Order: sequence, then C-alpha cells, then structure tokens
Amino acid sequence: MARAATTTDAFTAVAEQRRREILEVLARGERSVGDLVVELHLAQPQVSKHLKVLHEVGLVAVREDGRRRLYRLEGRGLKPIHDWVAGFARHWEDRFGALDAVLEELTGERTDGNDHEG
Amino acid sequence: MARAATTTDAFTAVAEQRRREILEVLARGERSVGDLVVELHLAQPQVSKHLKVLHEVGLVAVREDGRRRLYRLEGRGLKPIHDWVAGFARHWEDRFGALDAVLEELTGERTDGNDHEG
DNA sequence: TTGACGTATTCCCATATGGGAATATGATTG
DNA sequence: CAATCATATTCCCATATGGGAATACGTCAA
Repeated sequence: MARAATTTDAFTAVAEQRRREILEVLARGERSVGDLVVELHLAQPQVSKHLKVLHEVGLVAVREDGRRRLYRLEGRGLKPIHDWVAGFARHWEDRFGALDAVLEELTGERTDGNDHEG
Repeated sequence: MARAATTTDAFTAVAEQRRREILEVLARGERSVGDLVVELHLAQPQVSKHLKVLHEVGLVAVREDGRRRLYRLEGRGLKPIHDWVAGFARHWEDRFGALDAVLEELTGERTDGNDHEG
C-alpha cells in the first residue's frame, strides 16, 4: 500500500526536500516554472510535477501570463503543519524540558494526562 | 528512485498520519508498544515499525522496562519542522496577507526580494 | 528448562513516487 | 499555418514503503 494516499495533505507535500526548496523560493516572490528550473537546477518536468503536487494540496497558486505560468506561495496551506507542530512546543522549550525531567525523576513513571498544562 | 532516501529526517517521519498519531499519544506520556497498539487500534508489528522510524529520526526515545519497552516523545526533534514552517508565518497571517495583496495589485508583478521584512 | 508474554524482524505483495527522456499542448511571433 | 518558446504529460524503471502474517528474540514466571 505504501504511503496511504497521503499526497493529499501538506505534510506529505512538504516531506520532499525539493518541494520545500520550491516553497522557499516562492516565498521570495512569484516565479515561472523556468525561473525555478534555473534557480534550483532541476529539470523542467520535475519542477512541473512538484508544482502540481504543491498545487493539489493548496500550497501554491498559479496565474497565467502568456505562455508562462507564474506560481506563488499560498502560505495558509502551511498553517495546519505549523499548528500541529506548535502543539508540541512545550516539549522542547527548555524551561518545560527541565520540568519534565524532574517530574520523570520523581515519578519514575509516566507523566501521562495533565502535565504542566494550567 | 522514489522519495530520495528521505526516511532520515523528521519531515518524512511526520508525513505519515499514523506516526503523527503515535507522537500525539506519546505527547501525553510514556507508552509501551502494547499501550499504543490498544490506544491506536493498530497491529503490533506496524506500531513497532513506526516507532523504529520515529526513533531513527530522533523523535522518540526508548527505555527498557522488563520485557516491555517504554517510548517517550523526544520533542526537540520537531523543532526543525517548527522553525522551517514558522519562517513562512507572515505568509498566512492576515495583516501581512492583506499587505501582500495590495502590493501585488500595485505592482502587478512579483514582489520578490525584500518584502515587508524589516 | 519450559511456556507465556511483549516486541522486533522478516517475507511477501501492492502501490505510491521520483527522476529521466520523449512527447503532447498552449500560446506567441512571423 | 509554421516555427518556437514555456509547460504539462506520459512512459518506463528503480525503489521506498506500509500493511498483514508468520516468526525470531528477550525477559519473566513456574
């Protein structure tokens, strides 16, 4: 089954290094497929394919300009990832990390349920 | 070539829905493989496999406890993802989103380089 | 030791992908 | 309409994966 039809969410789209690079370039401004080919040293077909994926998950938007197609970043698409990851923030922020360590030392077991929430 | 040997970074590890769920459970506290099997309704081998991937990319840590193995979240591993995505924050935060729209209206072209950075 | 339990591995299979090359499609210019 | 530029698609192939089933391992209880 391989990756369960995942190419439908931003998480998977962003899992690919190349695609992250494309988004980084687009973050600096609109770009045509050709621009990306040059800036990223990738083959045109590959760029188009990656853009297709990014477009399907709503991470980029297109605009026609003569024979060119200008792609631009659709930032909102990244918010879900941001929100999800942010939910784990307290797990790596030092102040809390230290507290976790102490708690685990004391309990020697799971910290489970209500950690240092409220 | 498929996904270029990516199973080495957090981005790919987290691209899998199941793995995200595992991390969410572990965020609530240490869990044994069996616990996860029950809480996530997954087969034991699958859980072990996912945990292996998560462990390889440093998203979870293990601790031996008799015949059981207790896994716990290693939050720091998510920071790279957080930082990367956070770099795009201004692209979805309303105040800036509006400004982008205006700028694009005015220029009718790329916004390129120095946007509303400093 | 033997047997049960908890977890990790291995096999096998279906399939999602990505890259490279070649080709199709659209739009622009002459 | 022909030639050309800019992109998108399609083919083909190697390979990474994930799930399911069976099995190997390590640890604990008798």
